[in-house]
Amino acid sequence: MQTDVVHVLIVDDEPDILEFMRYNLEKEGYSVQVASSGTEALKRAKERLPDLVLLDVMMPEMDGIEVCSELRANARYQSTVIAFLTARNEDFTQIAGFDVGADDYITKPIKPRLLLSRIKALMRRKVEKVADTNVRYIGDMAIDQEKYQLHINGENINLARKEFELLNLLASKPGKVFARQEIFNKVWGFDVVIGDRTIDVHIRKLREKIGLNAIRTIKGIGYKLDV
Amino acid sequence: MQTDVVHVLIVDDEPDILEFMRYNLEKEGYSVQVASSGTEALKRAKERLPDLVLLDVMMPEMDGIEVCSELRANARYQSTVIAFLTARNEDFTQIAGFDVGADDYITKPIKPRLLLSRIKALMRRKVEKVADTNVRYIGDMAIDQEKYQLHINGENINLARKEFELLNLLASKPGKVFARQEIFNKVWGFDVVIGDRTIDVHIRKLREKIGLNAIRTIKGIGYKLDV
DNA sequence: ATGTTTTTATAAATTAATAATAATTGAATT
DNA sequence: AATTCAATTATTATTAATTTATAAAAACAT
Repeated sequence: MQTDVVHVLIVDDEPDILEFMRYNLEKEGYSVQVASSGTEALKRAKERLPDLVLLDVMMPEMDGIEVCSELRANARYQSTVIAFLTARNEDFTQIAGFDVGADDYITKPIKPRLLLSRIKALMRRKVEKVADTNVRYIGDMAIDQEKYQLHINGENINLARKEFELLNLLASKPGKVFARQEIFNKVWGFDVVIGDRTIDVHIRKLREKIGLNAIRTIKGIGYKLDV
Repeated sequence: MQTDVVHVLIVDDEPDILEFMRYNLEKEGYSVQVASSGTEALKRAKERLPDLVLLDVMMPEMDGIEVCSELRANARYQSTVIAFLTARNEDFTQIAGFDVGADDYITKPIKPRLLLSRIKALMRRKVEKVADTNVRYIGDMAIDQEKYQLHINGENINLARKEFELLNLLASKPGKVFARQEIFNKVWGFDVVIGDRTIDVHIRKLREKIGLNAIRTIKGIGYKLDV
């Protein structure tokens, strides 16, 4: 959460439910966005990063499960809490829901007080989760400095140590051009003597793993991470 | 309990009872999952860790006793409360039930008010139980920091002290990569001087005891517990 | 005396650096 | 504009260096 306001995105194809929930949440001080279809949900989520997504399972066109896995595939929404809304009896969907990375699930009909306490619990959990990780999000990359992992679109990519350090340096200020000299100093250290092509080779390996366009060459100066 | 919401799993082969209980529990704010057979119960429990399992004894195929011992064999459900549902007269099962690790047992026909107060009592007990033990659950491992014991799938595994401390450190943040230096400092202490291969050897012994894939090597950095 | 911990030596695996060649870029010149 | 050319970067294969795994034995402790 960037600010104190919790952003909730509610997705349901029934306008009544949307309004009902919006009313109840806004009354409690939540910032609410609504979407009445899966595609709209993805658009809204892109516009503004939600802290919590309340997601109806049954929707025409693109159902909740799909929306959830789309979101989960993108590193940007890794720390977003996703809860499904589901009618009491469709419990076969429960399996699919958790498979796909849902955090909780709330059965309709929804009772306001229950919903609110549930949301509070979820947000507490989120704060804990976020507080003790150390992750950089750049575009659709997530660089976990603690787990030494790179995560792109739901895929885990392994980097060797120097590769990781190099990427992490570039990611420390996306868009900034890092001069070769600076890269030498910060990744290798002042005293280490390595040849002139060494950085190029590491850059090449990174590009191999994370895509050609992520790192841009600034000729005569160095490299930068494209924002 | 990760959140404030208590997760209850109800297992019974009679749909009426299932619905009746679900209704009564959800009304009180419990999060309810249902299963109509033993195998389904295990599946549901895997999906989401229940705080409480209400388990019918008499079921076709796999009966409640079996389900209970399956659950109890797995460290993950060690702190889950299991209560049997049983018709008044089949009291021979009582013995088997407690043998197999049940915490309580509730006779049918079930009266809602009684059921709810019983559940509250059980949850209180659970909180106490969890509060005064110091056990870490990771995957299907249970690391008892008090008894210096490791428990995997119903089996007790003996670890030497250094092995235990090493595993316990890794388990303090599953997924995090612990640098060798950090391991040295935290398991051996700043001043102790030991050779470079010592950690490797302990890691090897741990892998021997808890399986090869539990601990992952991150070359150039250290080790982590796979999540 | 038995289990635990550390060391040693060697093998295996992974990562990093280099060197040689190719490709690209951007300015200078036509 | 098009061409040339020198400087810079990309690429690939190869070699070197580093790091970890393993087994066995020695040292330590209970």
